[in-house]
Amino acid sequence: MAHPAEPQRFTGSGKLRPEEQIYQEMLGAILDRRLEPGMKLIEEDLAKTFGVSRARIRAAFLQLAHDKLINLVPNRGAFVAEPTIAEAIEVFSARRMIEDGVVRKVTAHMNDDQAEQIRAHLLAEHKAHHDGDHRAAIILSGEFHLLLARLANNLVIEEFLERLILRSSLIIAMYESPQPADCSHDDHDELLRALTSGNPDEAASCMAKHLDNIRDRLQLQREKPGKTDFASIFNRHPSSKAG
Amino acid sequence: MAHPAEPQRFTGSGKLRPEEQIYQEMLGAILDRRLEPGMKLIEEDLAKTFGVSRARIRAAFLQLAHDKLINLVPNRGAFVAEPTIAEAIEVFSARRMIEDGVVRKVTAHMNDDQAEQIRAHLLAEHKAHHDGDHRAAIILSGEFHLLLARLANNLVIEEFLERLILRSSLIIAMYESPQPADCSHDDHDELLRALTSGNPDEAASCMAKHLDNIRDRLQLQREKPGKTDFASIFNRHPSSKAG
DNA sequence: GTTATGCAAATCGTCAACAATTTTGTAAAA
DNA sequence: TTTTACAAAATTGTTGACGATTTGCATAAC
Repeated sequence: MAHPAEPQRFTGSGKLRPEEQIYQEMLGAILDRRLEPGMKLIEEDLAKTFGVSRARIRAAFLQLAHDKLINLVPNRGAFVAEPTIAEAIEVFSARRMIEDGVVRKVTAHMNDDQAEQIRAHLLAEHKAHHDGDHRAAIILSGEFHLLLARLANNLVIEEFLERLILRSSLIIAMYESPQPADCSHDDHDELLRALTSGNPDEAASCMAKHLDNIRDRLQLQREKPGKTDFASIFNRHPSSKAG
Repeated sequence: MAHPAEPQRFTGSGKLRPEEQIYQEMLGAILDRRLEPGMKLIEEDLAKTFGVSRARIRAAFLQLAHDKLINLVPNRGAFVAEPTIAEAIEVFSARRMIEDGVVRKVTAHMNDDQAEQIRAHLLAEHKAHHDGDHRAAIILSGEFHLLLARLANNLVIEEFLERLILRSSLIIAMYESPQPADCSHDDHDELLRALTSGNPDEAASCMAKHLDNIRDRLQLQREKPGKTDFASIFNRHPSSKAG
């Protein structure tokens, strides 16, 4: 029950393939930081762990690489992605662009049933927060945005935003401040108000502020040392010869 | 020289893998309609054609499926995608959303060098149109939008839009009107004017109109019968027994 | 004449072994 | 002591073969 609200993942024409299982497992491990950024993913070890052949692992790698959650280096192997600061900024900038359009569309077509769906989701978010279930709160927080995309009634946008939200989760896990300060759910409450106000401009600016909040709460001042913390090593051990 | 301006494709961390070759070949064939929508893609045949093993073909399939250019059906195989009307509409709707943000950003930060890049591209477009090179015109037309995305200076958006433009190309190839009426380059001229006007709203509405133009020029009235034209069969041959 | 059943061909799914590459470790030479 | 060269180990890349599933066809039953 580590993932109380794991989204169903589909590929292509909407079939749920057995290899999705492995994709999901690895996805969860990366997002939970059981697999740390920069960590090497050895095909054979994973194959033995999951009790499948390397070919299956390889296919899962291709998916994860496509979502930018791992890096594939020819003849070197697969590594858990270490999103840079620049990447993090671009992801949130992209989300601002996309979700601006999403909330405008949703606001324009909002009806009672949709508002109720959002309210129900917010209830779940508040519960997770109240229970102190940080992991669930992060997942539900992402799914809030995904719900909005779904209400915008455009599968293309929905799928793209899903990947972007996954990527955001990795970024957040990597750069989050020591103190949670997880006030996302408050932003989401305000967002609901704006969405039901019938004013697209207000909803859009509300979403923009929300995304900026998330980004600004991150510690994007300096690069985080990954598992291979070359940067910090280079800073602390300047070459005595070259210097 | 069938593809005068084929874009470089990268995956993951930016390496150009040999299997990209195969991806590109198949991509070109699909976009040129040498591979028709609905056509079955047999792994072994393709493997022999390209002189590689099935595993390589399989990896290329995964990529193409991710871009929604083919459909992967378990235990059945791979088929060239047959985008439905609903899908086509959603793709252009998504592009309206994304490119709205793109042109606003580009307009706000436009400088002389960027304007010059656009002008140079338009020159190439006009030349292709003047030479009657329809295929080149379509490719360049797509790359115009990609150039704008690049000028927006956001890799995330750029990559997403690239996929969306590829998908649009398939849709256009599938649903285009008999008479070319390829006045895209005129729209692009106007777009340049709007982009350099310094007025983001004007640029955005110009882009919206342009995308609507493309969509409206398509024949999206009824489903095209693909290779497997179930829809038309079901409409034309109602069961004499059940009736 | 139509429907049902079973067989054969084709194709996909999976795997385990082999080859190529990279990395690591060791030792010799400057 | 540092650098270089070489060998061994680990890991990825690739292939061909085997089993499972689906499809098409022929035959038989109704």
